[in-house]
Amino acid sequence: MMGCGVGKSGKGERSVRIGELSRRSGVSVATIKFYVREGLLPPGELTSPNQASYDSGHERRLKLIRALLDVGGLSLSAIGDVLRTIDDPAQPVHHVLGVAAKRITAIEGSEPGPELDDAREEVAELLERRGWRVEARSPAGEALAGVLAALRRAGHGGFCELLDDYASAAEPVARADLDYVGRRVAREDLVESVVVGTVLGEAMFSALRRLAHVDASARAYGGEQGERDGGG
Amino acid sequence: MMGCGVGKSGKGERSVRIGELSRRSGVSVATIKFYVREGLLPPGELTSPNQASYDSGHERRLKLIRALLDVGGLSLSAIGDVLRTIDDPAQPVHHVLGVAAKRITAIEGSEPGPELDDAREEVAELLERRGWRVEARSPAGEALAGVLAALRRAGHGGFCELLDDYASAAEPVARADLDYVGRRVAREDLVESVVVGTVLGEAMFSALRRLAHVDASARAYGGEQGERDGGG
DNA sequence: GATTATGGATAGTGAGACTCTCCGCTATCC
DNA sequence: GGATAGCGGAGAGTCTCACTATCCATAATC
Repeated sequence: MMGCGVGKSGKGERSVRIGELSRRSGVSVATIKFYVREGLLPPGELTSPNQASYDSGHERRLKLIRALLDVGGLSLSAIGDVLRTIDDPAQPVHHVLGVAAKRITAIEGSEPGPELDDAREEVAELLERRGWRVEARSPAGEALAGVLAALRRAGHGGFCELLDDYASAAEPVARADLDYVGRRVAREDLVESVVVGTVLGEAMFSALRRLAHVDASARAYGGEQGERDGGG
Repeated sequence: MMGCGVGKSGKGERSVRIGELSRRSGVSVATIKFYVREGLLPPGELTSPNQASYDSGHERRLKLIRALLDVGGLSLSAIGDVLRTIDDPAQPVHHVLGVAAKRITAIEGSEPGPELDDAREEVAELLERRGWRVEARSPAGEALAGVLAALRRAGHGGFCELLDDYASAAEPVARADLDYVGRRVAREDLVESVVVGTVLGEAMFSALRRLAHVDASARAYGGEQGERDGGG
């Protein structure tokens, strides 16, 4: 496993040793070694029994790992899954999206109960209502049902009323994502875009939503003059 | 600290011992004890040196903790911060939103560099362009800058082109959130709604976005007949 | 009156993400 | 050609997090 698709470098490309790779990526040598041991990063090419060289593919991969870890909040094992899927040329692109998406949210099982059954029903109705061509029991559907059930259990079932407002906002975002991804040509780029878009796009929207909260809150409750509030 | 605002029970209300609280909430007795020790849950009212009773406020609080933990993905220490803010009647509501929001995203610092400065600039321009009344250096603004910088570093700076699409989607979502929150009357309810809305709303949008991805992908690449795909 | 549950305290666990140390070897500078 | 810094590889150690287990003396329940 591993080791495919990472370095499309020929032979004349600039290749470096681990210290320089560390400096360029901002990841400590010890951590790079650790990632290699864990199979997240392919080992460098040995030039002698204890000397290896790393190329720009390693650097890129390393930055991807850090982005998924720090910004996307994925676990290393989730990142491993995602990277293995990226590197497997046999995987269809929509499957990559599936793996990336599945590993984002924790929501494991979301313990069963009547709320969960109701929530599943509600998800099915939503999909019907909006004409989305998705199985209600798909991972994303289950995740949504889990959230709805949790809202109900926490005594905030009323929040589910916003489902359609949220869905209306999610549609154009998804279209924009697909459109962005569709502009890639090479499979490798495309597939990485899917992952980055899914994971970091989430963080991006999240930050924007909070900015919009602060703005909306300032408009609703704040002064009329252009005063600003750093609250969120 | 703690212990205020949780049980608005009078005296005639149904109060139970820890075993029953555990059964109702689905949280083990050992874990409930642990939460009490950690200050996340106020202790039960002692009826004798080693006997205490818990009311519906405890049950509600417990379910809130589990929702924030399991669905929202907050850490216990973040949950502690949030709960303390909820329980402090002196905290203005927008500050609660700030605390809830700040603790969602990890993004600590997002190591500095030219990308981060550029990203901050880009955030400021976005805010200007959209007329959002928010400080660019607010926590949410910094989070966004961190995401943009990470995208650039990962070699996917092109994704930043979607910023305005995302912002356009975030606006109505934020309005819907505020509108929902605004319908609450009691401070306690209001403040809890803010937290739940911020944290679980994020999970809800995330699931919807993924559902919309699957749908959009099916439309773009899938068959014309109503075939469905459970891929994401 | 035996069994089970309870409150409170201390200690232990297992996963996750590193970080440290050691080894014998290699590259590099003077 | 010798000192010194860096290297690859492996194992063990560390720190945080979210629990979980154990113990004890007392209380509730059958």
